Amino acid sequence: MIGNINQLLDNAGLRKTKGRETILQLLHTQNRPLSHQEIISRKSISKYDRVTIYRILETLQKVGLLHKILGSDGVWRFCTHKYTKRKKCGGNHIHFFCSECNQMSCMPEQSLPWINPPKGAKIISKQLVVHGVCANCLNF
Amino acid sequence: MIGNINQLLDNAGLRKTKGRETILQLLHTQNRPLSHQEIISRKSISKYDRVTIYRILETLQKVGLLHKILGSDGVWRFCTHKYTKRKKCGGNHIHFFCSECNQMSCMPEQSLPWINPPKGAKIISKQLVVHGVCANCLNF
DNA sequence: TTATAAATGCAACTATGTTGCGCAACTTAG
DNA sequence: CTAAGTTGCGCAACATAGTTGCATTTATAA
Repeated sequence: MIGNINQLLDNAGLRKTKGRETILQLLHTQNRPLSHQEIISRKSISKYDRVTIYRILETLQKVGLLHKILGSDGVWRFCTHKYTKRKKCGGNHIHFFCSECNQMSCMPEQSLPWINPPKGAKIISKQLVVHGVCANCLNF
Repeated sequence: MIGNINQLLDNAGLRKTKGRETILQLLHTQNRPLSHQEIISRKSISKYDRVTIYRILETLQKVGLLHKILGSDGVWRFCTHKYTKRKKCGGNHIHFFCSECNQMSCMPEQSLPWINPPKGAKIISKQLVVHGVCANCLNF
């Protein structure tokens, strides 16, 4: 797995550092978008500087190894693209945000609708965030 | 028009204050979602305290006179519901966010798709924000 | 192994938004 | 009309997410 992740960094033309590996590893196993806060509060990552984490997330996202989604609390969440052949994920799906536990999850079955751009405008990306209360929180 | 707006406040059970009237008036004439910053930089509003504006926006939104949308910059935008009989708007449409001029606009023709909620979850609201570059900014 | 380019750590800063509290203004009961 | 209660406003302080500049360290290529 780590080998796999190192290869990802390599393919992206990025240096392999412990921080990047750990973050990619974490996000990959979590399989849901995590905020900077959620990431840095992990034991394996808390030793790194805040700024370093921000920069790692930005870097990984720029080369396409992560995608990011804005929660209804105004905080960005980061999620790995799946990179197996079977399950490829460009982040191009709907996300659910629970305002009780502040956790975001993916709804990969439902993809985003086609959007007719405003006249003369160029569309770069689109985000559909569904805000509500997750099953866990509904049952306390 | 002002009469109309006063009536709105009245119907909502809110006191009629100059600040609320002015903000409602502004948002109504703009017809696109404005950020706190865009609102307070208007001459007619800049005399009010930051916090007062935040509170007015929150209040108006709670009673349903405004709806709010999060831009791709993490900043909330506020927009009046249309209240004429002909054009009613619950904010239930797609929004476009230009990352050049940071302006948000409504795409009222296109409504949000039906979403199948995650198992056991309760959906409260949904926001589809399309991020790109508007016609104006594309032509410099 | 060493030079260099990139990554990290640290401090300071910016911006959005919130909270607490005193005062002012409006509303309503008498 | 006045007093009392409620609501809104202004100010100061705070909280949190995210950014920038610069010195130091580390990964990589020669």
